[in-house]
Amino acid sequence: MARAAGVSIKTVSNVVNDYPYVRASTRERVLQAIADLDYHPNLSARGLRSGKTGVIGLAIPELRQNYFAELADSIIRAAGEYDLDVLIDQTGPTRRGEMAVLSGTRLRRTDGIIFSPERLGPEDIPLLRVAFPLVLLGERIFGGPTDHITMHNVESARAGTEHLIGIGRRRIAVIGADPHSTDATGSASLRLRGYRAALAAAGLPYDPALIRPAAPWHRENGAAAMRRLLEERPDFDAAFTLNDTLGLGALRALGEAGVHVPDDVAVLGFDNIDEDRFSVPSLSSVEPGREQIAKVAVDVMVARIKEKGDVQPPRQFLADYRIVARESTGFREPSLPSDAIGPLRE
Amino acid sequence: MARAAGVSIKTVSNVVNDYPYVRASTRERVLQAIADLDYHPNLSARGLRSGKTGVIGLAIPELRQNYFAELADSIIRAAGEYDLDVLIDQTGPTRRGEMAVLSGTRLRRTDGIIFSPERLGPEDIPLLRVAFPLVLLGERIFGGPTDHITMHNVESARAGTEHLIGIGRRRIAVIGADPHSTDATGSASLRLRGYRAALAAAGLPYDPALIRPAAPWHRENGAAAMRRLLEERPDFDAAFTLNDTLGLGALRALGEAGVHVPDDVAVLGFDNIDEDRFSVPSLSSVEPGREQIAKVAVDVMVARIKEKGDVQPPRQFLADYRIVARESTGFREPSLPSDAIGPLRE
DNA sequence: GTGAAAGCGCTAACAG
DNA sequence: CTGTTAGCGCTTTCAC
Repeated sequence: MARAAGVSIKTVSNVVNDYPYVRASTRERVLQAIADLDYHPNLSARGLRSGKTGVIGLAIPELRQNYFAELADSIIRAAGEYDLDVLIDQTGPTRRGEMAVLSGTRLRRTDGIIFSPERLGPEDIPLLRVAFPLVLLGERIFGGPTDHITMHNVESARAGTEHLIGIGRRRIAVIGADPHSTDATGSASLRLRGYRAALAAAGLPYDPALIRPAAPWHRENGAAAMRRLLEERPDFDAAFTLNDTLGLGALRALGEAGVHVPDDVAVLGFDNIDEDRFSVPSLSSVEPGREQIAKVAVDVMVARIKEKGDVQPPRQFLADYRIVARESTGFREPSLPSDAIGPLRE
Repeated sequence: MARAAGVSIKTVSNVVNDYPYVRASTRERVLQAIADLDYHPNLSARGLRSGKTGVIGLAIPELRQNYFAELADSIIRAAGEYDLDVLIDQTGPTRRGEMAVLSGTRLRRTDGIIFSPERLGPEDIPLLRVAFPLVLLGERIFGGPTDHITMHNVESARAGTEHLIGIGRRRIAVIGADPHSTDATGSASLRLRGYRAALAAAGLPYDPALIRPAAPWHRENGAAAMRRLLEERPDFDAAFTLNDTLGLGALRALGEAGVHVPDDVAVLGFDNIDEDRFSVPSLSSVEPGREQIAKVAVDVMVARIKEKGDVQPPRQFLADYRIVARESTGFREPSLPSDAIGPLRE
């Protein structure tokens, strides 16, 4: 310990913690000793004393889904701004895995958890009353007791559908939603609602036979759904796949079937993952504001961690979205520069 | 604290730590109290006392490179078997970022670091003498003082090249290596060496003009390198891209140019990422044994963390590889089931 | 401005 | 088998 070594005693702590009332010369001396001895404060001890770990948890379904890898990347960068480390928990594709996050048995060494659930729904709101700061991502659970960062699912899906209508498509299939689902809050339902709104506004009929479930939203399921669609009802001229991996799988199936994209069938995805720009053809997509979401999630988390006794009411944020038109809907370049990211609306 | 609550005193610690000499009835009582009170040991306190954090660090260039996301996924799963959490540090594309890992200033709350460097080389061996358990992934640094899990870069690249030769290709381009590089230990150099060995064994000439650098190994750089190749020397019938993202970029460029894969040009990648199965055409690849690598890396790390005074000499492991033939080299199905993963050779 | 002392919750060493 | 005691290294009063 630098105490004896330097010269002074636990003024070290003051210096390390930027306590202002330390004489400049003393501070200087301590800093020098710290450097000389290559001293590093013991973080476990600090954690024990302060009750904080300096780590936030990120609970996502799976890192190998590109969207979540990109989200994790963004969250880690955002957390780094606050000198926070990020512990990643993969909940897997089950409700059980997601409930485990809320039980507090996982991700114990964290000051709070940023959680992107895929299975939990409004019926799980009681579970959200947890003893640690919890920031929810996505839109499965509205009106809960936690902070919540969400996307414009309905509006952006509507805009996406309008993009397809705008290039002359009239029979637009949807892959990734169950037309008979009773779930009203999942991303699938919300995006489907946006789709229907666009159809209605354009005076186009809604045909449930064009709506195809595919879960989880993996490439293989997008490919499988598209194959079935092609077999059963080849009379569609566009597909709105509710995420990009579904869309990439669908492109694959269309390619195998010799269907030309976008001439025969246009395809629009959702998430705007890196890969979209390099598929053949490149995949048009809805950019949901991932960078913003990550940044705001971390900001909100930090505020909650700092919070003393006076607990603020839960807040909700909505990220900006935009449509990125590429070859799969007949364009060559993104319609907007990819760094067009503004502040988040509350 | 459950002490007062239950009935007994710090027998709790014994119970929690599975100390064997506790009467069954006592243990039972304590366990009950723990459950009743929803007691959780304070991990910071335990960490302070034991000197361990229960967390391992994973330092990789970037999570949004699919290979590293999949690697992180595998490492997190493997670490979960030991109840270890994983903290991810993204070093970025710079030497500086990688050196920061070794300086010990990052990833401080961990018991050890699994590190996959991309920039460091043999000249950095002195830096590897660090005060914490360090397990190296990849092959940039041989003969260092740390445990090291590596791939059969030379052999697998040779086998991959032989695969291309086996389907009748004679002028095989390489994307991702600099023919004039003096680096002898990077993945690129090693894989290039395997390529040359295969050429030599088949009596084929080596043409440096077919070897194209592309760094970092991102899709856009694979696409750019392929475009240049097509402009400058269209007389090649195959491309061995030194990772899959380069390969996917190359497929994209070939598609744009109207070159048919595999009839005109066959393409082989490296890493066997999930995406390979869904590109159009699907991408043949070298499977480098990622699952094995992750599992062994964690096993070795755990052994190092447990190690007392008697330090074992550093160990080196080699993962198994295999060629997965898909459409880009004229096949339809993987040549081997993807779960054919054996034990790791030392 | 700086020093002394207490204690965060746990584990380990030692008695009993 | 179980209780007592002493720190792990830090932050935080509270004196001086």
